[in-house]
Amino acid sequence: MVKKTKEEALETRNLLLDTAECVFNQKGVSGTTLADIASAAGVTRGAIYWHFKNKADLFEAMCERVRLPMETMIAAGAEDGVADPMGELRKTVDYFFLKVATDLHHHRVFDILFNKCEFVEQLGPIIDRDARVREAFRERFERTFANAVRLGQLPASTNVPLAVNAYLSYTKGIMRSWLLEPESFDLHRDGMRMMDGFFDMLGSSTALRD
Amino acid sequence: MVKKTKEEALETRNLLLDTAECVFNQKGVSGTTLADIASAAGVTRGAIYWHFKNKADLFEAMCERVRLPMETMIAAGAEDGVADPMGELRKTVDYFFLKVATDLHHHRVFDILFNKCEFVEQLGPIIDRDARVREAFRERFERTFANAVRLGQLPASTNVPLAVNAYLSYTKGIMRSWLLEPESFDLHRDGMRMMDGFFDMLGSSTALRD
DNA sequence: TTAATCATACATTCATGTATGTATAATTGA
DNA sequence: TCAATTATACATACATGAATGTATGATTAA
Repeated sequence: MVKKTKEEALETRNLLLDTAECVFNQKGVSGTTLADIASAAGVTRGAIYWHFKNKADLFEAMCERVRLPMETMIAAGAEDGVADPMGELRKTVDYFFLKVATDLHHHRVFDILFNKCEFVEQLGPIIDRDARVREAFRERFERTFANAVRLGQLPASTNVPLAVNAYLSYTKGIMRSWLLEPESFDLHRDGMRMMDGFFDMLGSSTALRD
Repeated sequence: MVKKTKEEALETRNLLLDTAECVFNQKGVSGTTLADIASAAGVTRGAIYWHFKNKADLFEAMCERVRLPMETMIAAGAEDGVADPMGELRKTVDYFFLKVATDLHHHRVFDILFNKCEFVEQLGPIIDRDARVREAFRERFERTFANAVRLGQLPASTNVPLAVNAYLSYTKGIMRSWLLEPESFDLHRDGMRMMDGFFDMLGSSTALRD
């Protein structure tokens, strides 16, 4: 075929990433071959091997497209959230739910990460990366919850680590439920109602206090 | 090799299922070959192909060993739970958490189902089965929540379908969090504290009411 | 002229499924 | 009861297809 201009090459790269999202979603990560993606994208495996080292590299690049905006959002929230920690926690889930519900890329990639790939050592760097991100999130939220306690937004006896675990479990649980059955409820509207119930609980129930 | 007696044959079958749990857990379902399982069990693929049709059949049998006790427990709870619906809901999670936290088979299999396998059409009957089970659970819990409202255990304006989604999302979220990081909290003790917070919330917060 | 952007062709590995072999438990018949 | 037969419970060997990675070719932007 003809040689493409740099812009066209970048287009095919994005096309490959878009196509990978769809095919991974349909057949699972380990269930799809590079030939599947290539044919679905209307190219050959040569194109894939030019832009990416292998399937793992392609998968990582696909994740990166949605991970970066997420992490920058988190980093941004950490700055201006000190005055209103609980408000920041609410904003964070709100952003996540809205993003996944409205942006197809986020929808597909999170669906893949939650339900269409196997979290085993084989993924290597993905797992490590994910573990580090989880740890960073946990630390970040621990500080936020601690700030909320300090500012009187939460009861002084709140068990912060437990509350963080509950917060993470609930948000991910809602996310995963919706990804498995998007028709069963509205992620943004109903999901935030659930989270508001959670935030109410932190103030009223003694279950997560020492 | 020698021909085994019927009992010995059943032992190797169970050995294969046990080994499959471990290997699937380490390398993921699609990442493990039947040769992996065979060598880990100290037999050859011939043994596997004698007891099971193929990998999917082995996987299904492995799931069945934990699914059956679960479903009978659910069915039993449906009988004597009509007098105290909320108590039944609590008992159900309590049983789940305790079982997964203490029984290695349940721990491994749920870990596989949650994190180490791809929920795509390829699994075929597993997916269908799971969808039917989910639907049955949802109906069951919808009735239970409705009973709780009728008996005055929950506010009359409670949005039952939303509450059910919240209940399912929370329990599964807690389960999954713990399976990913078993050291981060105690599934039974802390998990039930989280759920108690949830039950408190249903009575105090207006977030899940109409 | 060179190097980028793929398509094409080829070699290799690897998992699967099946066919066959084998030794013995289980069963049958007298 | 005891050989003779049969079916069981695997191990071994083989054929097949499929996915991967690489090497090479072709065309044209730079």
